[in-house]
Amino acid sequence: MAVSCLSLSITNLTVTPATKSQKQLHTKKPLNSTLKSLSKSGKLDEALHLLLESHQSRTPFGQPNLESYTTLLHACISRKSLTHGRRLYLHLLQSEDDELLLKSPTLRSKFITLFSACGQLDEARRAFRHGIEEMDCVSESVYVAMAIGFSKNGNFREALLIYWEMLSKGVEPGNFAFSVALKACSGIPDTRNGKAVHAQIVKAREEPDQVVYNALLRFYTECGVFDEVLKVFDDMPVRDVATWNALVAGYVKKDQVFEGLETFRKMQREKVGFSWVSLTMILAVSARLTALYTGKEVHGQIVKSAECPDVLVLNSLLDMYAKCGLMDYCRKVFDGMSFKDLTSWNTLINGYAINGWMTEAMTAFEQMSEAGYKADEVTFISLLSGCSHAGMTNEGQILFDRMRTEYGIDPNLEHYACLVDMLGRAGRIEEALEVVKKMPMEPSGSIWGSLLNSCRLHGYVSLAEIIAKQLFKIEPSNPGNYVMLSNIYANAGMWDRVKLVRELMEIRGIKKEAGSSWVQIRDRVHSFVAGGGFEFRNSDEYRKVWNELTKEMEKSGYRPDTGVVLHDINEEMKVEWVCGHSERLAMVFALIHAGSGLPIRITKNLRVCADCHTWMKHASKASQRKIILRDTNRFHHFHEGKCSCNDYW
DNA sequence: ATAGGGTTAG
Repeated sequence: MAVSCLSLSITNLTVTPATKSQKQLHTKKPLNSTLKSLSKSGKLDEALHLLLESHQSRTPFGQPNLESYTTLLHACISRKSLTHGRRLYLHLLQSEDDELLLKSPTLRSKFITLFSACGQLDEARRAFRHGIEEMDCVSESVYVAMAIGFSKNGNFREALLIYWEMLSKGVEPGNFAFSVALKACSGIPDTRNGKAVHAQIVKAREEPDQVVYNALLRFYTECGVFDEVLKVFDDMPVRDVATWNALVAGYVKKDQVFEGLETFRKMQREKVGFSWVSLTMILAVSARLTALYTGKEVHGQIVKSAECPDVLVLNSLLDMYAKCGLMDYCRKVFDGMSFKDLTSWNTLINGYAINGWMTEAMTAFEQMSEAGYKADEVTFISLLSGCSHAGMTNEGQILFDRMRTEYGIDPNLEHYACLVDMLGRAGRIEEALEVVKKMPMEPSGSIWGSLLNSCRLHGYVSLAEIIAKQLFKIEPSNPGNYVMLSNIYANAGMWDRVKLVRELMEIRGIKKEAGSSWVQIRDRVHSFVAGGGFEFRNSDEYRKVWNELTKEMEKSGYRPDTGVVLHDINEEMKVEWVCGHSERLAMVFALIHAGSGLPIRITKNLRVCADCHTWMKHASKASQRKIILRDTNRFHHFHEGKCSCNDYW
């Protein structure tokens, strides 16, 4: 009803002479307020028409003025309507109102904003340059609009150039200019320029505001100068939630996730509060740490909140549950989301895939298309690597082809890596090598690494040597590669070669990264380093649980396989050594401290070794616990002496 | 609407 009334009024206005009702409209609603109400209801066609007609005096209204143009332009920006904006711009250029465009920085800025918001940087640039050379002074706002346009489109270098151009014209930068310049420096990142901007901020007449300070924090985080992050943070007169969030982000970026968590807790203690951004980051941290308890706490905060949570925080909630191995929770949250985006679907699918639930992953993939979302390269990486781990080679190959033909996605290096891994794991190494030969890019270290792993799985020793040669060329100092080769020799009983690899590592000064595992008990994450934790291992409670466990496990047939040990020590010491692997320490600790019967979630910084994998299977049976072990490579759900990976990892 | 934050893979 309301819609038809409005459109009627416009037709009447433009064609027929004024009637009684229009006179009323005229007196009550002059041009600009009519434009405003039309814009508000999204009737841009009619608003534009009215403005152009008024300009030709074909309406009872007067001539459009600056306000008329900005009103309409404002509507174009909010609806990202490029077509209406273009027509308005051309109209201004062609009419005598051209002057308006040159004189009004507001109008010029808004056109720049509109064009760049619609991704039309060339047009934005033209609007920016139009007549600029003849002008004595261009307002800061015009430069800022242009710089923001570039920066929003990821064109940080050009954004910085605009900033410097502004300075060279003698325009004094204010806080708006500072924040966009810093944003550009963070995006590149460009330490030198950013520091220069920092110096200008210090010298500026205007006091830096909250946004500038926070942008500084982000800039120093992005270029890895963490000392400055702390310094700026300490010197700030006022700290808001975004400030604290920036500090958390700084710690996370530095891989100091515990400090990130601690900072978040400090925010609560100091009554700073939190925002969706804070919760999003903490959920991501919880996902990394498999800190289910912390993640659930945050979930509680989300539920308690009066506001409707945004899609990003829910996406990271999905990921947290997925990374903790709780796919039914993940699914429940997903189904309850009133607004989903591509990332939501990708997170769900990836969750199923990393947990080894490929039937569910494929079903979700189908549902995704039905719901009108188009799978992207991330979706396919999850699906392909899931197929690879699940041994679904044929399905994976079909997916790889569908990705190109149905979805028009050119496979990137990661997709090829999945394909190579898939074929290699299935023992089809020749085909895998064929893919490596034919693919359009240089094979990466990870591709040779996955081929080497395939050789390990299938006991191809001589091929492994050839591949290792390639691999060591690309990644000469990655200890994992040497460990893998050594394991291949050990499995084949070639102990002299094992020794050779060990010596090679010594000569090249390569040390195996210390294995560490962690497990969360209530609100605390406990971490263990391989061969460490002596105090704990000497405690009575440890010995008691360890001995009981070992006795049970020996009954069910567990015998240590010491081939995984790289060190040159006697057999007894080797057994001792594998017993000190970090995931076992974490497991015993959890058995002592976690609530009885609860599943145990352990996360490890390396790939789990073959002996620990066997050990965990027996341990799950002996202790009657579900164990969810997440290593760098994938998830292992141990239950009743079996692993979800079917020993295929 | 001339400015700031965060999520998925590898």
